[in-house]
Amino acid sequence: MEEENSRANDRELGRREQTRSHNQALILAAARAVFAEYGYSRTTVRDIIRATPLAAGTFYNYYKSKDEIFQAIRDETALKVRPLLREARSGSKTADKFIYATFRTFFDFVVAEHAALVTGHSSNAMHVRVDTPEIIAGFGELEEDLASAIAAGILPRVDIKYLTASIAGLAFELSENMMDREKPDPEAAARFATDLVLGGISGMAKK
Amino acid sequence: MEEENSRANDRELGRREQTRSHNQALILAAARAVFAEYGYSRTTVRDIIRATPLAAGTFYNYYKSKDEIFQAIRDETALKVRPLLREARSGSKTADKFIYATFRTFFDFVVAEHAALVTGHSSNAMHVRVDTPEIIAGFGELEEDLASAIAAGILPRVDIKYLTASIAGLAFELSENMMDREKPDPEAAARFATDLVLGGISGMAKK
DNA sequence: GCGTTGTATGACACTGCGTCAACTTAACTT
DNA sequence: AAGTTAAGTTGACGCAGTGTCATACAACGC
Repeated sequence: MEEENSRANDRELGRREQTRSHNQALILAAARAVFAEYGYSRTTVRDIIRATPLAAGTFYNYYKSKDEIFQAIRDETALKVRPLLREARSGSKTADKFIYATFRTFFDFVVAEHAALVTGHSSNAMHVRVDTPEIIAGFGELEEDLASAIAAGILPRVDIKYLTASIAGLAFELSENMMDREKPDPEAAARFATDLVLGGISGMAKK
Repeated sequence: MEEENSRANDRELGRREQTRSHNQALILAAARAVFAEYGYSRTTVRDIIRATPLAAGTFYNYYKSKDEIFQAIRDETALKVRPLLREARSGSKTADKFIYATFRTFFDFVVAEHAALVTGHSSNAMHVRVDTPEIIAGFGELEEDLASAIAAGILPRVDIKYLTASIAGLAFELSENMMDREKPDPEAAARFATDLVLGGISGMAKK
C-alpha cells in the first residue's frame, strides 16, 4: 500500500512531521543523557537544549515543562517493563515458575536498562532507583495475575494485597542491592527472592 | 548541681544561645509543617520563614540552604527509629521474635510518625515515603544483628546481604501499602512479613 | 558606659523557568 | 510561481525564588 522506495518509514510523512519527530527524539535523548549525568534538580532546561542544535524556546514546543519531560522518560522506561513481566508470567503453570519468572525478568531488565533508569529526583543522589511511581503502578498487573493464579490453584490463598506489596518490595530493594555489587547476578537474586516468597506462602497456607 | 528554680533547662544559658536555639526550633517546626503540606519543590524558603516571626535573611543564619534543612528533618526522623529497632531486637531469643520485633517496631513507628515522614522530593507527590537514604542506611545495623543471630544459631545460614535487603524491601513497601489503607494495621502487616521471611529462610536452610 | 562580637533585616544580585512577539519555513491555493 | 495560511523557531523578556550583603541592632565582657 505504500509507494515504492519507502525504505525509511518516514518517507510519506511531510517534511514538517518528519523534523517534528526528529527534534522530539533529539530533545528526549539529550534530556536522558543530561538527567543521567546531573540528576533532576541540577540540570536546567538550557542544559538539555544546549545539547541539541535548537534554541531555548523550542523546548516548550515539545514539552510543557522540565517536569513533563522527566515524567516522559520515566514513563517510557516503566511502560517497557510491564509487557515483559506479563509475558514472562503468562505461561507459568507452577508457583515456582510464576514467581521466578517475575523476579528474573525484572532483574534482567534492571541490569539491561540501568543507564536509562533515571536517578533520583533528589539533590545529587546518582543512585539508580527503580521504585518510581510509574514502575510501582506496573505492579498493579501483578496483583491481577496473582489473583488468577490463586483462582487456578497455582498459588495458595493468602492476602493478595500484602503479597503484591511484598513481591514489589523485594524486587525493588534486591534490584538496588544487586546493582551495588561488583557483578550483578540476576539469577542469584531471583533465586533468593523466589525461595523466600515460596517458602513463606507455603508456610502461611498450612495454618 | 544547678541553681535553684531551674525548672527550664535553658535557665543558665545566656540570652543569646537561648533565642538561638529557640529560633532554630521555630524554623525547624515551621519547615516540617510546610514541607508536609506542600512537598519539597513547591515550598519556598519564604514560605517557611513566613510561618515564623523572623525575616527572610535570618533563615540562612540557621541553615545553609533549603536542601540542608530538608536533610536535617529527614536525618532527625531516621535517627529516631534506629535505636528503637536495635532495642526491640536485642532481647529476642527466637527467630520469630527477632524478625517480628523488627517489623512491628518499624510499622508502629511509621504509623506514629507518618506526619513527620516528609513526602517525596518530587513535584506534587504527597505520598508518604519511608525509603529515604537515611532510613535505608539504618538497615546497616540490621545486617550486623542478623550476622550475630546467625552466629548464635537463632537464624539459619543464608546470604546475609540478600536477607537484609529483603527485610528492608518488605518493611518499606509494606509500610507504604499499610499507610494507603483506611485503617493501618501494624500488627497484621508485621505478622505477614514475619511469616514470609521465616517460612522463606527455613525453606532455604533445608536445601 | 563602651568596644566587640554575634544576630536580624530587607534590598539586591543572580539563576533558571516559561512566555511571547517577531521572524522563518513548510504546505496549500489559485 | 507568486500569494496565503498555518506551523515552527528564536532569543529577549518577565517573573519567581534562592542566597548574599551592607547596615542596623542587641547581647556580652570589661
